[in-house]
Amino acid sequence: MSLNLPTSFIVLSYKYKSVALKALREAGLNIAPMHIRSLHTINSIDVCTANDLVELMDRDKGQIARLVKEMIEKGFVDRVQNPDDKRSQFIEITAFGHETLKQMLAIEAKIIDKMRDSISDEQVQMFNDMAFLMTDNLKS
Amino acid sequence: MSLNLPTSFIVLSYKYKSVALKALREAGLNIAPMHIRSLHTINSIDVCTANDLVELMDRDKGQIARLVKEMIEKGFVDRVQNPDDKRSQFIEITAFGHETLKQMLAIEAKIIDKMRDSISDEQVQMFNDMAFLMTDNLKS
DNA sequence: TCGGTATAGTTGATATTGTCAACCAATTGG
DNA sequence: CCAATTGGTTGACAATATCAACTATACCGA
Repeated sequence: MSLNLPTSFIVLSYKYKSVALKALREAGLNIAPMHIRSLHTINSIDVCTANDLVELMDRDKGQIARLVKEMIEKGFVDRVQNPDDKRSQFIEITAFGHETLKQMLAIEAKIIDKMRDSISDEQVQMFNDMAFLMTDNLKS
Repeated sequence: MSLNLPTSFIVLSYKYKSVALKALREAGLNIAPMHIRSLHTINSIDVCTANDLVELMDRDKGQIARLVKEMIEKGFVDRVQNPDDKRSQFIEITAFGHETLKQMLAIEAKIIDKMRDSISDEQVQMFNDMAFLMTDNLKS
């Protein structure tokens, strides 16, 4: 039983990603999956450096460097100097980025609603908590 | 609250994949992530066609066609004629594929154990059920 | 049984994402 | 002050994903 654990959430995440991407495309939002994920991640914390993205998204730093560059080109984010460390910069969401994010959230909310059909708030909460706990258990 | 739902399982699946891949590499198993996933999927059902993989893994059929070809080249699987339909073939795991799968399962079991530390069987069961239910809700 | 449509799979072309290592500049800790 | 670490960039390349065109077989209704 325990062995099909990874299957369950991996299949779910593939499915969710494809459904969400399709909905975003249909709504006219042309944004790469990783840019979507990055925007959410940047938005989830106060201040965000490239290194924060590396850790929160568990991706290679080279990949993140390029991702940030692309997102700047697309106008989603900007870089501002980190006064405390000349090596790093803060990645900030632009007005356009916020607008895009807002549209994304609205579309995603509908999908999430559909996804959690017949599942109670308490259960969703538990599911989330467990997912975060399991992620944490995998660290170190 | 509901909005961070996708985050929770997506982050978990990225984390799980990277941890599992690293463990497999350290154990000397050199197998691509998608081949791992395919082997598990093929193994999870009696008879498996390319189309079953397309549906179960929610991937493009072109991608699956190439994946199967690569897996045959690596010796993990073979193709045998489907007597009921000349268009399709059954994808069967070879002895080598089964041996690899066995090793994979042993390594993954350890990671899963670690991941579900402090989480009861009932909770894991619930988590799985919810994940499958949510995946299902996303269909149609 | 013929013809149209759907299904299973392959292939080409291309985009996106991921990995690994070398590298530079700034920071930190003795 | 110097060695080691950290934050980030870049090159080269591998793995995955997407989309459309195409072949062959199967299915279904008139």
